[in-house]
Amino acid sequence: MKYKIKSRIWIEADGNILLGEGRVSLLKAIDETGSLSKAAKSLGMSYKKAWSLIDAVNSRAEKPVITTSIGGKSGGGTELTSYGKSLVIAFETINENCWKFLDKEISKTDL
Amino acid sequence: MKYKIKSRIWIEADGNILLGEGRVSLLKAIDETGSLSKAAKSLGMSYKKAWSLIDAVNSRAEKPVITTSIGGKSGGGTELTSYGKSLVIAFETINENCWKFLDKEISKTDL
DNA sequence: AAGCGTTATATTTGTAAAGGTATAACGATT
DNA sequence: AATCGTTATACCTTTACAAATATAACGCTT
Repeated sequence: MKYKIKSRIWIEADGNILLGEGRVSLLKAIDETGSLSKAAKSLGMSYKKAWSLIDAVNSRAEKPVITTSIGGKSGGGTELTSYGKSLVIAFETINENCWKFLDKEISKTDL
Repeated sequence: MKYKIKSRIWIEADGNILLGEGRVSLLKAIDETGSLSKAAKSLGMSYKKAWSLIDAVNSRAEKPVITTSIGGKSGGGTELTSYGKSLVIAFETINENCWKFLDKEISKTDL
């Protein structure tokens, strides 16, 4: 088999993208670092881009995905809500299942 | 369920994209019209873009996907080979199966 | 040999997306 | 009240991609 099959999935809410691979990895980085700026840095992404991605996610999700605080001892921070965590887990498991499914599908063909 | 799950699949050969949705619909239009320029026009796509897409497909596929002729009574033309047809069919059936699979997957969650 | 519609390709132009920079606000700590 | 690291947002620049334009070659047909 010379050919490989690839895929990208995403979740939409009212026609707008809610979650894709990039946003999920950003949410995961937020969960690990407790900060949007640190998360962005860890992914080599500008803070601005990270912020606009998170803004889109938060404005379209049914429930808050993150909580933010400004000021304070550490300057502030961003944390993933438990709802956000469940979104991340659902996305990643479906994504992995999709890959397996597609590999099976293409192995059925005679390409 | 407020959320919808979407996907795009594509087939790669040695890390390069061989076939995606856009290329498949172009191949189908070629099969219907017998001409690359007519196919491009029917899809509202510039000839140049259509040609470069087809060029990429043809240079990466294991076997020729189209045959072209220049000059002649109708000016020339482009036709889909039977191998090209089998590629199109394989892609479309896998794509539809993928959509169904994903709908099932997301309905399992409690998002 | 002139004309036609097509394939094939280079060059330029225009536009939308991404990126960089700057700045304000915030609140605990010192 | 000055400092610090963070969130939040505006503005400008750059860059990558799409689109438009131009041109050549080809081979039936007339």
